Amino acid sequence: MKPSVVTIEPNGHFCSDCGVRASAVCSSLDPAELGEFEHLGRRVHFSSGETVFSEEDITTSFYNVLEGVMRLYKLLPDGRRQIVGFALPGDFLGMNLSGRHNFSADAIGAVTVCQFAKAPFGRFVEDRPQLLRRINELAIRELSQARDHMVLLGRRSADEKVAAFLLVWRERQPAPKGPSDTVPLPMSRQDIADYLGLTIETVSRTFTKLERHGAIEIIHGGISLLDPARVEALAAA
Amino acid sequence: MKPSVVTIEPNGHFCSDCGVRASAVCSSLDPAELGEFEHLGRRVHFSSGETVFSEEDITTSFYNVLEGVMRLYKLLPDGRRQIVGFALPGDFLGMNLSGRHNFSADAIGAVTVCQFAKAPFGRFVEDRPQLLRRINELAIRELSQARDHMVLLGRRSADEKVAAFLLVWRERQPAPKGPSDTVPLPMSRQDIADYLGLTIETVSRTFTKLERHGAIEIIHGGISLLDPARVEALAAA
DNA sequence: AAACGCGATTGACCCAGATCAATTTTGGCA
DNA sequence: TGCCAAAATTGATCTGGGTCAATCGCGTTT
Repeated sequence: MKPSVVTIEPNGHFCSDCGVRASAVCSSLDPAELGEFEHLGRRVHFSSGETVFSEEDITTSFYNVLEGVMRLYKLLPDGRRQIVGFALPGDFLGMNLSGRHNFSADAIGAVTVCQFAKAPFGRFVEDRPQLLRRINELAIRELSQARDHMVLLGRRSADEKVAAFLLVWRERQPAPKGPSDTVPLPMSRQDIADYLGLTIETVSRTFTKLERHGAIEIIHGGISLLDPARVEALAAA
Repeated sequence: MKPSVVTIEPNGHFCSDCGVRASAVCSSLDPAELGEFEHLGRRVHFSSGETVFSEEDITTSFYNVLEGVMRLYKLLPDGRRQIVGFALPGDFLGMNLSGRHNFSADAIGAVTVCQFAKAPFGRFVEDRPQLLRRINELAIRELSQARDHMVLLGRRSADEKVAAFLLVWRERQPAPKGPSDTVPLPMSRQDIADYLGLTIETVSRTFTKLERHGAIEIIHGGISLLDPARVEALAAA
């Protein structure tokens, strides 16, 4: 799953009609600043399974996710993997203090990112405190999510983990028309297991059990919540 | 363990000779700014077991830890607890997006904090981007620690968790004279268990096992690393 | 349409760590 | 100094989820 071919579009795109304009870091910029900002980033496409950056790589760029889903993970020397999060459109990646990425990121399905070279981006932020504040907000949101996930990893049962995962994931989906009870799951069972601190077999068995009990239906590419209240009760427990 | 008596010192202290001056948020302020800053915070003492703030409380203050250790934790409805971190001098607490604390914090032993009312502090940060940058740095450091901890919670065995905990905790101690092999543990076994996602019995048994193997010695108020290399090997695994 | 490959599911069994239950040790405090 | 309560340790037993091993389902290739 190493990157093979990467498509770069030097320009031809405008921040003003970018899909994440309202939610990403750039939401802190006014139209005038946006014009300048536009020159800093370039759209880059990754196809399914490609690695955008790896843990321990020197950080040369920051990334703004525009389209698709990415898995963010850390590996132990013996190959055990923990997925520390999934990145969705609007998420901002690459901030660190060490000068190196502290996790790896790869594309789940096709992904488009807006890539910024570290130095010019740093200079741009320098005299734009609102942008810095926006970056800080995103970091604080991530931190809160990270703490929630620690509770899940350290103190919840397999059933609770899976149920909570479905609900959190549903919540993160852009609501097309009301809160849908269909939860698309673009990632593999292995990804879900590595996110929840379980094995693939336990994830599969838990889905099957929930389906037998009538709480969910396993559909192609996702899960349908037949009885959301039941799933919520399981997750809260 | 609810707060009973809290000692407040209206002033009589100066930022310039504060113990965390060099490492905390205030390290980003020059001497002139420090004079102003001094009026914003007040020193507050908490004694062992007192709660500084609780999850879901409306955030009215930020806190800069000056002395002592705090446990930061979240509770599930049924009482299960996950400690999401320990706060040491120099740590900054209270940032959030929701307006409410997203975890609880209480003192382990005597604690001194520098407390800032939210609004005045917010105004002060407003026109001081270096302070905002410093706050952001601390948040990013926390985030990195949180991700490391997710790996520990989701993918490491009990032995690895305990060994890694000892090493990380040793690393966080202020080195008085060279890296000491004595690790002070001011928190209870229950705290350690709730931090590592284990039970108190497993933590106790693991310590005993490490001691029998000659890797550590259990001493009053902490652990002595008799064979640090052995402990490191266990933690890396 | 047969053969392939790969992710997902299912079954049988096992074990690390939880649970339940005593002690033992420690730290105030009268 | 002795007493009490809380914390820590230790032992016996149990079990949720891991491990190992087929098998299934399904989209691709030829």
